[in-house]
Amino acid sequence: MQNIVAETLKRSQLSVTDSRKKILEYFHHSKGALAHADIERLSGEQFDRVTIYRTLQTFVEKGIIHSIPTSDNSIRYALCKDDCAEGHHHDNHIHFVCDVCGTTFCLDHVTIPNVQLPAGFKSKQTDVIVSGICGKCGNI
Amino acid sequence: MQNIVAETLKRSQLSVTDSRKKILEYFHHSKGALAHADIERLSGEQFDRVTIYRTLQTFVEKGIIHSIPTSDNSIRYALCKDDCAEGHHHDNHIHFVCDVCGTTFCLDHVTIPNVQLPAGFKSKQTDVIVSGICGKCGNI
DNA sequence: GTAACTGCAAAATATTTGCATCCTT
DNA sequence: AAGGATGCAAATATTTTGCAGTTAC
Repeated sequence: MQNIVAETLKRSQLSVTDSRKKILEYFHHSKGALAHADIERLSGEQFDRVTIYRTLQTFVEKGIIHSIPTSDNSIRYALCKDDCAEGHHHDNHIHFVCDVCGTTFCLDHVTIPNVQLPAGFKSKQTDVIVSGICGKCGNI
Repeated sequence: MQNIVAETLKRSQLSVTDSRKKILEYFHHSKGALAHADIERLSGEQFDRVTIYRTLQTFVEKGIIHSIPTSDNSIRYALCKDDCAEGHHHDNHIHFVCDVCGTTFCLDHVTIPNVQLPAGFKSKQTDVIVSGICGKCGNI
């Protein structure tokens, strides 16, 4: 894990620091997407609030993570797939938000349906957010 | 317009007040979705910030408008269609955000493609946010 | 007249910025 | 050693809450 994380940082020409390693590890360990508050909680106040803001921003800029739009307006982030280059996200995958446990999943293996747009509209990116009940919560 | 607006408010059992009428009119007049800041600008500081927050919240609760998740994390709102009941939104339509002019459109006439979810996942609502270039900005 | 709504003040929360210090390379 | 990253302080911005006065019904 240490290696993957350090590798990722180096590939993006970022200094390998404690906070960046830890925060990136959280994303690798988490099955769902993380919000700023989640990281604060996970790190146990280990890092400054500001450092978390700046780290997340840097990661987004470098294409390591991407932000997920959610209807409840909390910003969540998740790891990008390998084909995300700096400034060019190709995260046309589907996000599923569970109404019960609040977990946000990236459904990488679900393909995005093609959308028919009105004449003159050009699509660059498509985000699909499905909300409902996830596999775990449905079995309780 | 006055009538439509007042009718809508009455149907939702809300008092017909100046701020509610005006704010609801903005939505009817606007071709795109509106953010809190847009309404503040449109109203020219006519209403208190707090009133706008509360009005938007009330409208969402009553199913008059719905919030649109956007990747840039600004909360936008748009009118619900008639089949939205209190607490039950059926806004499975597509939102298009223009990267150039920033306008958010509700593409009512585009049907949402069906999404294949992993086993055990149950979908309640599907939001599709397409970003790109709208018809107007593409012709400049 | 009464319940609901608004505006003001202020609290709570979230985000950004500047700068001195520390750490990675 | 040098540039970048962090932490702290503080400035801004955003959202929420309480309450008194006002308005719709």
